[in-house]
Amino acid sequence: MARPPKKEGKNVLNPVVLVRLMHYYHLLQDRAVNDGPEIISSAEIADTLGLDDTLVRKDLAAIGVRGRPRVGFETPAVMTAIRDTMGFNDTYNAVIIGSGRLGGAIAAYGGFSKYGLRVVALFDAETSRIGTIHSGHFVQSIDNLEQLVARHGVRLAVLTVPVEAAQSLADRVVQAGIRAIWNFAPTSINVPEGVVVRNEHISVGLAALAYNLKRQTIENDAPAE
Amino acid sequence: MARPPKKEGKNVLNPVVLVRLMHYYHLLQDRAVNDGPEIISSAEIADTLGLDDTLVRKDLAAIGVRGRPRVGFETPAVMTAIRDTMGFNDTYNAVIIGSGRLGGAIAAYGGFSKYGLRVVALFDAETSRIGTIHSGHFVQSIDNLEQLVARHGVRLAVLTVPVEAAQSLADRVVQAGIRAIWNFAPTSINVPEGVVVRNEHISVGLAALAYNLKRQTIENDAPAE
DNA sequence: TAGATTGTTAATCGATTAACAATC
DNA sequence: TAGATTGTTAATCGATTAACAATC
Repeated sequence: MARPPKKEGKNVLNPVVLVRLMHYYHLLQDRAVNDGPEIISSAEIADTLGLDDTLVRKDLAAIGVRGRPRVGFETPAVMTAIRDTMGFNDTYNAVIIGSGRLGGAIAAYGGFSKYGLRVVALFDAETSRIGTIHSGHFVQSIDNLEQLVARHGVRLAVLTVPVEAAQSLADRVVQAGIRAIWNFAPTSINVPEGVVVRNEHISVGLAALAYNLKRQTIENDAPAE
Repeated sequence: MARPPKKEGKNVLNPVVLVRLMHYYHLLQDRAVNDGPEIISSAEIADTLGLDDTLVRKDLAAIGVRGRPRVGFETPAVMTAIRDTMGFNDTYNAVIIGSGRLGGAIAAYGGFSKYGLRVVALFDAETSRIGTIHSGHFVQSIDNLEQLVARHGVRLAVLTVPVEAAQSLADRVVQAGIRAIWNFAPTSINVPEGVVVRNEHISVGLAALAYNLKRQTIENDAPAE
């Protein structure tokens, strides 16, 4: 019987793998910037990042990159595969909702385009902020949201609004047709099936730090070995 | 022979467990705010968060909380245990380095004190920013860093500076005696052994979103089932 | 008591690592 | 060729889940 065609790198990658791929990507980017060699071995990547070399090869195999035995991996090929996998070559339009300090900081970040994201508008409900300019974007009234989302085919909304407003605005952007939300309000928002949401709880990072600070203290208090 | 004393909750918790504990904590906080009952079963926590109830009991056992068979867990006891485990009851002094939009947004966030963090100063190298006020903090010259760190026993530095400055400032704060760094510059910084560092790469969240946006597109293109 | 829920041991699952043949 | 590195199968490890006795 005919064997099913082997689609390499087509299965869903789990988030942990995605994070590692980003680390590989940044490492290779650094090398490229510093005119490093265009060949790298899995062992070199692994050593730099404190991983096992087999794991690196597995990850790269999962996104369809083949190395050359006795040689290694071609860094441009690896970077291209990561970009393709992640979708950095596709451009998605995004809007930022909330033009406070955080929204402004995010609007000012110039790095989004490298990852395929284009910020097309900045919204606020606060009349006093409407018409001001942040990093080249006029702050618009939230009333224009639906129209602009439809016109530009906006796929992603970045929420940088107060906690109280986060859920209702999330509902509104979903209603407007947006299918991905990047939530920076310190609350978890609920969305219907099929909508991607990423909650950037600042408390998660904080918790990890507080826990480790506490452990540092305990270790210092413990009798010296 | 005497059995060794069982120290519950004294072993190191892995980051995944810490994140789950924060979810439990926020869930219980919501209940408390809404005058919910003071007893909760592991099954109720698990169902709300989409987890297995055994996992919840294991996590709580790991931080030394005991439930009552046939009844459940007392929410105040659980919250206290999480707070104790995380170190939210200990207060650590922190400084923010970089008074741009992001530094300002973080300085303005009022939620840190709930987690035991107290921002005692905001620094900048840019002369034009020194002397301005952000959320009650004078922006000070970075020249004052060492003195202030020593005087206030500062444990944590939040880095909200440009990529180019991040590593050298990290070195400087470590030299000044700080043992934890929360880095918001989009680069990984290296620190000596014993120093806690948490890199908040915006690209990690972005990558996850970009990947999922791409998959949404692929699924829509796929033949309907 | 009966029965709901915990606490804990055993089983499962998935991810990581080890071993090693294939390869250029 | 010899040998370095990949690709892949098998083993290990750790985390999660299932099963169930203990408990109030």
